[in-house]
Amino acid sequence: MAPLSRAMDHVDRILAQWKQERPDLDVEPMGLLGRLARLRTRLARETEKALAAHGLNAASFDVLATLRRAGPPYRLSPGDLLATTMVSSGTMTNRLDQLEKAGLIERAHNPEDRRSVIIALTPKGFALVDAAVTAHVENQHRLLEALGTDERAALDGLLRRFLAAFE
Amino acid sequence: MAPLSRAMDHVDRILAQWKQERPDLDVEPMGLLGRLARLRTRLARETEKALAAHGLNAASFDVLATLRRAGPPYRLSPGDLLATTMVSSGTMTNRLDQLEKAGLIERAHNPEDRRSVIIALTPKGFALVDAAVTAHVENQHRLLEALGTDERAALDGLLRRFLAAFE
DNA sequence: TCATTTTATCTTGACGTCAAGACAATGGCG
DNA sequence: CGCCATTGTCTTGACGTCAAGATAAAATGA
Repeated sequence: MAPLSRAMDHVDRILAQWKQERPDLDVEPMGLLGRLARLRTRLARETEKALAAHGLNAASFDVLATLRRAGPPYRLSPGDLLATTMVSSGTMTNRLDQLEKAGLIERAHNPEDRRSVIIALTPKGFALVDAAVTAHVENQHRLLEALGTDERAALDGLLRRFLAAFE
Repeated sequence: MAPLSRAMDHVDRILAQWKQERPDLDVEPMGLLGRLARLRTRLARETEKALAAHGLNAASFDVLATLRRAGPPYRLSPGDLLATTMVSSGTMTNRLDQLEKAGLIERAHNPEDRRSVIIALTPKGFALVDAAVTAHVENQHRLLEALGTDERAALDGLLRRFLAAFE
């Protein structure tokens, strides 16, 4: 049952319905997993909003940010980018096409391996991602305001343990 | 810095890169939010796999499950369904079209309001969602095996508090 | 009553994503 | 040396989603 000291939330109502309709099921895990999914949707939408102010979406930002934080000379292969972004190769090609059209990255041949391509941040891309990440991090601070310092540390630790089971 | 007692994970490496390249930024929140997003992606993919065994995806399951747990007579309007599923009206229309084609729901006119439609679970839809939810909940138990009872309770509590800030 | 606003649903067009496979270059190995 | 498996990237076709707007019915209120 939901803790008495807290108000019933949207997920609690779902659980209560299942308990009524399917009392044979132990739906306890659904609470945690449902809140995680819902929260992630909310947070993703807030993030998209913050990045849109810089003309970016989360997909484009992810690529530019990966190149930026890799450090000089701000060049990686599509394969390198794939390894850190959890998307398919087709998705990455599509993202790179857009960024190239926008003049934020350039594709160059890799002289050491003709199958491979080198993705390089342009000066324009560098300036944009540097401004965007500043705003993005500020927005992330805002999103976490609801939690206290101890809560953030506890939550981060639990998420870390949970995530470790999958990576 | 990352706790000494734990191995560096994917997100830690991203944070370390930012600290090197943009020491002016306080990227602490990025750790928690990054793990939440990554975890959610992993969990969503596992969930899709479990539901695929019943010929459903998470989108279809959400609709059928909402109708099922609402209790007899297993009928709701598209508007009711919208209120619990965090998708746009166009998305809901699309989901209902598919489910109707598959014979899992039926659309009926609402005699009390001709603008409105009544979505009803068919016997076939009822049987399918009842089997699917059993497997789905089993799968959710499996996904949470990585955490102990106390950890689950602590994580759920923190997610609840965090989510409350947005709903 | 009748014009106006609101409500409920659907339509349209654009995106971002994925899985599967195509293609070309490379590396191993007999 | 030459065949074959592997690697790196891109292409294709299908989905699921959204925002914006279209439609039609119902509620409001002058």
